[in-house]
Amino acid sequence: MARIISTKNTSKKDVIIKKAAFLFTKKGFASTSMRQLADHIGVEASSLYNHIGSKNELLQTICFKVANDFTTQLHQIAETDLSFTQKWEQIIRFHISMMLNHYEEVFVANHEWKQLEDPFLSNFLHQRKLYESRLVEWINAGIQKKEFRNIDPHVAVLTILSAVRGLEFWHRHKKNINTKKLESAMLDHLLFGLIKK
Amino acid sequence: MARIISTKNTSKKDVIIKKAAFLFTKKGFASTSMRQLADHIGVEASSLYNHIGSKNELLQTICFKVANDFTTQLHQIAETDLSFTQKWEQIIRFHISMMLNHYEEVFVANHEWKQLEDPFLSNFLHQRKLYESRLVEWINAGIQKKEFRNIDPHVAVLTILSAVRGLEFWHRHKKNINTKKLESAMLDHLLFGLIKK
DNA sequence: CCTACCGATCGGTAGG
DNA sequence: CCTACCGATCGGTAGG
Repeated sequence: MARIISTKNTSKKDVIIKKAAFLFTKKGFASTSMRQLADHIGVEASSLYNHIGSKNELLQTICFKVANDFTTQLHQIAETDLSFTQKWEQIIRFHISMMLNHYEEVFVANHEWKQLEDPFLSNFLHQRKLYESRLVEWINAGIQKKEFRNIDPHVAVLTILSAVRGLEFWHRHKKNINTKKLESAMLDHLLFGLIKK
Repeated sequence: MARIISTKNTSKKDVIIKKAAFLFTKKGFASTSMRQLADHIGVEASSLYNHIGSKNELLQTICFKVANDFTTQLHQIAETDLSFTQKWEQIIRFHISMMLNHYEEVFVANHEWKQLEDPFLSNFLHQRKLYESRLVEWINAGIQKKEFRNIDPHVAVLTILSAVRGLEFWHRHKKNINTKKLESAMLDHLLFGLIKK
């Protein structure tokens, strides 16, 4: 008789997806069963199928929601006439805030996308590749404008994206560090390095 | 009648572990069945149990081999009288070379340790925590000796370790970049940053 | 090393 | 929303 609690802004499907992201983060997609998911929500496993199509659909929904958020933000920043240093600062800050405010969904998109099935897998990888290509262009443009040091653009993108992704460990450690301070500290390291001049 | 091929330096167990690391990297631990593993090796699933104890034991072996390699190297570098800049350079280079030369094992240790069961899970996390604490000390000491800028040491360790971990994407993209060049480029970014002075 | 097999659990459906 | 159930697959064992 238990019912999934939904509100005006949060459908029952949303509740299921949110809980799924939590469990997929904690135990992994493959190791999370629909029965466990149902238990955490308070219904029987079969009841979930009134709101969702399949277990795989849950993963697809999470992965593409995250991917679209990043793509949208990239395009918004690209349209501005900010310097490339400023564009990079904006996108790094966005990555950090996504990591801190939508931790579970981002974690699932980062770690469990492999479990997607075609055509979703191909689409996801394609979208990510386009995203990274655009970021490489931003590095190249910044080098040409003499904003950046003359570094390898692919390595730079890789280094920055990976560093920001590492915030998932931070989240796990549950350090109650000031968010703004963390953003500034990481940005500072990535832009200015470790070594004293 | 098929038999696992072993040599003087590579036991049958080693062959199984190597193939397991490959499959765990490609599909994840939970999504890899013992039957798939046996197929890739060329025997029946039940035959594997003549050489190994369980599926979980495979994961434990891989995770702790990697953890021990890193811990050993850390202690060796710690014993030298190198400057902290040089110590950091050494450990970053070691991380990069582990990533490039033992990709699959490192990947499994980085991504699938969650599937370990206690007491292995606790041990693994404890070992990792000690490792990171030592690295934080290296940053603090470098700041005191005026080698490093006055940055947040935890953020610095997180940033560096995460960036290096990102090399797994590089490996996946199969770019045939010069290894030494890649090492230098990433080291350069982490030590000196992006921005031109 | 294989054949034969076990109990447990999986994602999902039928029907109400 | 639940009960009852399906076929498939899982990790692992017995016995040779």
